[in-house]
Order: sequence, then C-alpha cells, then structure tokens
Amino acid sequence: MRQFSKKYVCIKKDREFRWLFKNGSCTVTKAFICYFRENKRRNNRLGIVAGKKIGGAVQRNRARRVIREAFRLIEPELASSTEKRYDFIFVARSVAVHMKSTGILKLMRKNIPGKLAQRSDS
RNA sequence: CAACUUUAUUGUGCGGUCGCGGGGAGUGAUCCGUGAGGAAAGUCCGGGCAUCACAGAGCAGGAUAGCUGCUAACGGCAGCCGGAGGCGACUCUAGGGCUAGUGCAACAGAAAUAUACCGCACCUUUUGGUGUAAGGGUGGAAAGGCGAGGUAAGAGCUCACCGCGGGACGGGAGACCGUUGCCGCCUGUAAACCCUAUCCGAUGCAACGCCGAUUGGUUCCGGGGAUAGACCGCUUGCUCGGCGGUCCCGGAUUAAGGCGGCUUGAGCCUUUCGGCGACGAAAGGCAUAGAUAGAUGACCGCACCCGACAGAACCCGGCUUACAGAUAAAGUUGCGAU
RNA sequence: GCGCCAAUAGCUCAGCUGGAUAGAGUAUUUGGCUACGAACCAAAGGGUCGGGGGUUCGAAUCCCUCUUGGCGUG
Repeated sequence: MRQFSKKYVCIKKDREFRWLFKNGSCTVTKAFICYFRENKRRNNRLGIVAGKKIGGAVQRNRARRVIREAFRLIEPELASSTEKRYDFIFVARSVAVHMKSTGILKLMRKNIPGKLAQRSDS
C-alpha cells in the first residue's frame, strides 16, 4: 500500500484513510475507484492510493501523477459548482498506468459531479 | 561481402504553455536557475560514517583459496601460470592439501582398498590343495598403459617407450616450466568432517545528536498539603499501633512532533608523465537531486526507426540480474576481386 | 529503507543435518460394509521436489544465482 497527495490539500494519516474507506461513498470506473465524503474544511482534500498490485515504482508513480493531474484540472470546477467541500481518495487500478491524464479527466467529469449531487440530495 | 569474437559509448531530441520538489533574489506580487539511473534494482560482498563494547592473547564460529600486483578495502579488477573448449580471433575455469588423520562409496560384481567366481598351470585324485592376476564379466573406479623377454602358468619379475608421483639439477619475482644414467606405481570424494595459510568485535541513518508544551505514560528527586475517614504496600499469621504512599507545585526521564545527520566525495572531465595492464602522480577546469506518504506530469508543434529495462531515500567501490535499438574501435575465419 | 525466513502430491506437512527408496495425513477414484447415506475397512491414481547452472559415479539434500511469497523493525 502506498499513499500520496499534494502538500496543502492532502490526506496523510492512516486513520483518515481507514475512516473514508469505511464511511465514504464510492464510485468505480475502469481506471480508478473513488471514495469521497463531505468535510468541514475550506478546501477539497485529495489522497491517492497506488497499491503494489499495479506494478513497480515506475508504474505506481505514473498512476499517481496522472490522477493528480486530472484532479488538479477538475478541482476548480467542483469548488465553483458547490459550496460544500469534500475529501477524496482515489485508488488506482492497473489500467490507469496506460491512460493519459485527459482520459482520466473525462472519466472524472462523467462520474463525480453526479455522485456528489446524489449524495447531497439523499 | 558473409559468418562471428571482444571492448567501449549512447539510451529520443528541440521549442512553447500550465503544474510539482530544493536552492537563490525580493517587503510583496513574482522572477532566476536547477531537479533520477546504467543498472537508481537484487541486497550478494567490501569500505566510509555513527553508537555501544574493548589490556593482550587464545578457543569457538564465519569467510576466502594458483601466483604476482592494484586498491581505503574486497569474495573485485589487471597481468601471468595450469586445465577445458573452439579451424581461429577468443572464451570458460571455487584452481591449496585425501603422500597428515577420520568418514563415505547404494545397486551390480567373486572382490571396493581389498580379493579369487569362471579361467590358466602344477600336485593329488574325481574331489580338493597350491601358485597366479594374462583373459572373461560388473562398475564411475579393479594395483599405470603397451610390446618383448621370462615362466609349469603368470605377474614391473626384468627391459624398451609412454604416463603419473617424489628426489636432484637448471631457469623464473612466483605460480610453474625444462632435464634426468636415481627411487617408486599410490582408487575417488575435501561445494564430507578436517588440515594449512590469510582475514573478521557487534549493530546499523528506522544508526546517532539536539530541541520540545496548555498533553499522556513511567520511575526517581526536592518542596508543600493531608494525616478526620477510606484504600494500597511494609512491619511475622491475625488484631491494635507505627511508617510510607494517594492530592498540588517544580525538576529529571520518555512517546507522538520538529531540526540536524543530508550531500564536496576514495567526486567528475581534459592533458602530460610512469606502468604490458589494473592503477598511480602532476597540472588545469567543473559544481552536478536531497525529498520525508516522498518531487519530472499534461497539452501543442517539428523530425525519425515512434522510444527497452526501469525511479535516488546516508554515501562510495564492485558483483549479479533486466534491457528495444543505435554507434564506434580492434580482430578472426571463409568466399570473391585486384 | 534496513534486517531475516520459506518454497516438496489438489491441501497441510515430514524427508535435507549425515547424498543412492520421494513418505504421512487429508482430499479424489474404485471396491467392500448398509435398505440408502455418513463413519469404517481395503486398494489405486496423483510429484519438472519453485526456475537455471555447478560439484559428484549419483543432488529434494551440498554450492552459486534468479523468481515468487512471508515475517520483524519507527
């Protein structure tokens, strides 16, 4: 298990990861599995998990970078569309290694906003 | 030209926009410059560095194993010697000692470090005895091989040649090589125990050093409070009595956390000199990651063969393993041409 | 990152020290027992001993190397 995220909007602690896996909602695509839950902070927070399953260090780094880049692009859209802020954890799957970040971004646009809306309705 | 052998280098490149780590400049917005590998890998060896231990020596345990050198050191490298393979360039080689001792050698075979089954010969006699190791067969291995002499039949029993071992002599720095009118013929296995020679203290940056409060734990010290009652420990088993503790404050210690260690080091490049070479010496030049859940991605343009294996985590020297291709040098063999 | 183990039948393990037959339990299949099953009894099949190389007459075992799992350590 390997965890990563950016400095000022990161999820670091092991217990936070566990908490999200247990209590968060999730959505699944071919490239990643996304867990998310509303938080009470000012920022959206990000955590990425790239397990040993998907390959060596090169493959894991690649997956992390691609997901992080895609999240960087979609984050302003999420922030502007709703007042609420969320914690996200992306678990990389082996397909993500061979994808471009634009491909991941499309998957995120397609899946995430809808799911967020669903949760806030219910 | 074809088929090879060896060695070395390289590992998409350039420009633009956004994004990330470290550094520098600035009050600041921001700007400048920099940012993974030959294996960064496996963690198989050797060091540096750090803490602990340590008078010296020995035993035990581990490692290495032709020689001479190189080196901080090595199980690495260079050159040479011996052995094996190849027409050759060349490649591979744990390569000390079973003639120090002990152990092991299944099955087969008469017999496995010793012997006599079938044979062969002689003597007795119809069955044994004696002498043999030519031949047969077994096995990885059967008292060196082969020929002649010799003999009842045979045998290094004797002789010539060859092989191996020892001694002597000569050459070499040494491993070794050569000669020999001398002495011998000894199974294999030490990646079996072991012997000989040389080397080795242990643990590893999650080492180690420093900082650290309104927090928690632990034990100790100092001061104060309480000793009405309760509880715990000690005081011999019980009762009484006694002593210490509980609560508060301060200090020490430790854990989460932060900083250092953290990149200038046996450094890299060029030239000259010494050396067959590994390498060493001198001169000149270069600044080249330092993260701490862990930094390199996305998009656009151009070119081509459309880019392999793959990501630093204290640092070096090697080894081993993975690797699409591209380039250069030296050399061998074969064919053809001149 | 550092330190250290293991790999043998479908599954769980022994054999490795000290070299020459790969074995046990379980599972599978067949037969018996039973009215039928379970249990029990008897038998059978099933092994590149993780891969490669070396030492040896001979390697699951000894040596080297690679691969795959697992453990410890803040």
